Amino acid sequence: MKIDPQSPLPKYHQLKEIIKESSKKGMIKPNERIQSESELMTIYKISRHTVRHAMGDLVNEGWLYREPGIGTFCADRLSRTSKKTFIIGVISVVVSNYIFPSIIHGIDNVIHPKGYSIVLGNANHNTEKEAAHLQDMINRNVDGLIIEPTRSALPSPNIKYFHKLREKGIPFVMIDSYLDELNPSYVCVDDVLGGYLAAEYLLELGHGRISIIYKSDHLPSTKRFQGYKKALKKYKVDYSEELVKSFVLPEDKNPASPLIKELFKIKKPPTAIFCYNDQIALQAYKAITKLGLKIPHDVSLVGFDDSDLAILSEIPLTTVAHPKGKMGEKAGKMLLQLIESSSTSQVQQFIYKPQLIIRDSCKSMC
Amino acid sequence: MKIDPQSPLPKYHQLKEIIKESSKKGMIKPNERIQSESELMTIYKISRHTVRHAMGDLVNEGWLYREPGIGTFCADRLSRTSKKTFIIGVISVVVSNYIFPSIIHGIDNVIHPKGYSIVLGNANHNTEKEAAHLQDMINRNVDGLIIEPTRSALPSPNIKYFHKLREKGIPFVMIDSYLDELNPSYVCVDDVLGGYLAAEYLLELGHGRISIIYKSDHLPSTKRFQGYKKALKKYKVDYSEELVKSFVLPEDKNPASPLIKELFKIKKPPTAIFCYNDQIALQAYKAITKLGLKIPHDVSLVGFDDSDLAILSEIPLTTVAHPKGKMGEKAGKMLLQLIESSSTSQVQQFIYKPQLIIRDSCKSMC
DNA sequence: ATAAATTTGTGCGTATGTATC
DNA sequence: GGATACATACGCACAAATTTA
Repeated sequence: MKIDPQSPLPKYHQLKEIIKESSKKGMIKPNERIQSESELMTIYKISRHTVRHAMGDLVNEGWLYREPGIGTFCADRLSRTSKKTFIIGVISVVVSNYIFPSIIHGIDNVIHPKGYSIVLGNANHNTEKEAAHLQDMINRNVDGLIIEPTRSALPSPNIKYFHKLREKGIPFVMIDSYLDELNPSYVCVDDVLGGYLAAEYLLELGHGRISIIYKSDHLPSTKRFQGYKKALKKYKVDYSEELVKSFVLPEDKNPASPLIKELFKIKKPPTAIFCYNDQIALQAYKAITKLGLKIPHDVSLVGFDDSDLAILSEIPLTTVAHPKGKMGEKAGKMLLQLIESSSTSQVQQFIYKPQLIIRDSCKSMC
Repeated sequence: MKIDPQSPLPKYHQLKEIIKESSKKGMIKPNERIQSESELMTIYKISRHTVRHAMGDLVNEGWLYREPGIGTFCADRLSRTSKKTFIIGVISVVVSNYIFPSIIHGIDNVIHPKGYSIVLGNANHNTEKEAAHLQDMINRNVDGLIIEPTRSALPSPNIKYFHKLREKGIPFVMIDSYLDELNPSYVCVDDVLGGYLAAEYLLELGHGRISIIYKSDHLPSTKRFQGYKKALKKYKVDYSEELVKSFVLPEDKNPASPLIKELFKIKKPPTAIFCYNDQIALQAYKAITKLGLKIPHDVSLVGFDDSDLAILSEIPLTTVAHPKGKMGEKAGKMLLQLIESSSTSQVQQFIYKPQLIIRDSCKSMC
């Protein structure tokens, strides 16, 4: 292993990783002396200052200890593991959202038996609040973090906090959505496929004018939109801008209602609508019935997530299954593995294949 | 204060002490910017490197944090000034319940600005799990606890944990429900009144056979039942056992469906049904429509809580308002007061007066 | 026992990069 | 773009602790 001066990672950081790796892999054992500062200087062709920076950090993080006049030694594992707080941070966009409580439930199911507890952070659609919670989690020395990133379809202003987490060796798992540039561990649904399945189903039923309502700052939502476009292309149905509606408002402000009104003002209104989640689908449902139209007779409707809402509505909603609790459990398990392996570099990614759940909100046009 | 080059203590060590002292004495406050590195260089006539050495140590020890391009700041909490953990435990019956997420949201709104975070515990309708979480919260040294007690209508096997909390001086607030024998601080709804209002409304509409579905191990639910009986008595309507249905299953198992079937098998079925919450009301709604009956034409329906479900359902549900988020905020404020006053004996109790919200799920019989 | 060599600790000077305002 | 503040990195010197010749 060598140090690359061209790497975006600072040299001292690279050296830290090299030492940590050789400690993890047992190449250097507890209380064994490692190379002296001057040896490391010549081996890696870096200055004494840089060597000391790296080693100083590792001493603070409990990987090494120094003895003046003698050398630097590998610390035993205990000094590291005993620093655990047994707290796992969970930051979500809206804790009171209809889906996230189930995810939290799933996470708790997995981590509580292992002695961990959840510290909750609620970003509330606000990247600044998200930043505050991230800093807070770092200050609290959480053992790991599960986060549903806020406004994931836009460039995140909070990237630096994730770098901080990595520097500190705090593993994190993104859930439901992820920031690609970080190449993080994550658990997600194949949203493109989900959107495709929903649109394909409507196309197979003979619908030619299929509308979509999605949230433009939400990555899964935009992926569902991609899937929708993919299906239209496959079935050679024209893509029409006027049938595509998006919003950025939080769901609890009922963004669907005005969009539905717009959709039914156009000359050839849609015969089917795909909503990126069930909450919006039910808002659409209400707005559509207010216009005097009936579901599925006049308009077919497909949601996403298979939430409780989908079953509780008057006409059970055709929707796409979301693993919810299972996804929480998976993220919890993944994080526990990352914590226990204490390897910062490891990346795990898991993508659920969604399934269409056919109920009664769609009609065949044939 | 100055740095003495003759001192046996290293300069960086002296600077650390100076900064720590001014932090302890409150001369620099949390999140306040301290002098820049170059300022400290000139003030104390030491090199940049020495300043960075001192400040780097203090960052590692949790006294300071740095923001590139902005400055170095005094860290809050995480230390020395007190033994506070700035963690508030929240234990609920079901975190994924439709109401509790809003309550958590409300709690978070109040406590997060004060630097506290929520550690979540999910009892999942299980008193043993509740016990495990209570012990866990005690072990974690939470600064306070907010709890929705599980199976609150039954004698609690977990009383001893609340005594432990009191012994340890950890204040707690019960929410939505409470264990009377403890004479605890709590925030609740006047459930008897709520049940009374719901039943009174149906009675005023001319209904003579009013059924109730409630959860028998849940204190608020049984109080709503009491209010129902009170109203019947007041209006001199006979109380009929066959119209009263209760269950203990968690709501997500759809306990309402079989009960509705039973209700409509009896000779004179009810013309109105009061369900102790909206979730059950919507399950009832579905079961009723499955029987070929229409709401409100054939059966009137009243729920409780005014959840999102009440508005999203096909026929907007008449229900009783529950403060939800506001209640969470109130409980948070109350707990913060108890923490700050650090008086164990103080008891605060707050009872919201519920209001009936009339929508379209009830019909007048007159 | 002493001196020399090694190793870590403290400290200064300088330069360049990057983030923020 | 310029000023400011922190981040990384190189070089040098000397001190203190320890080991070894």
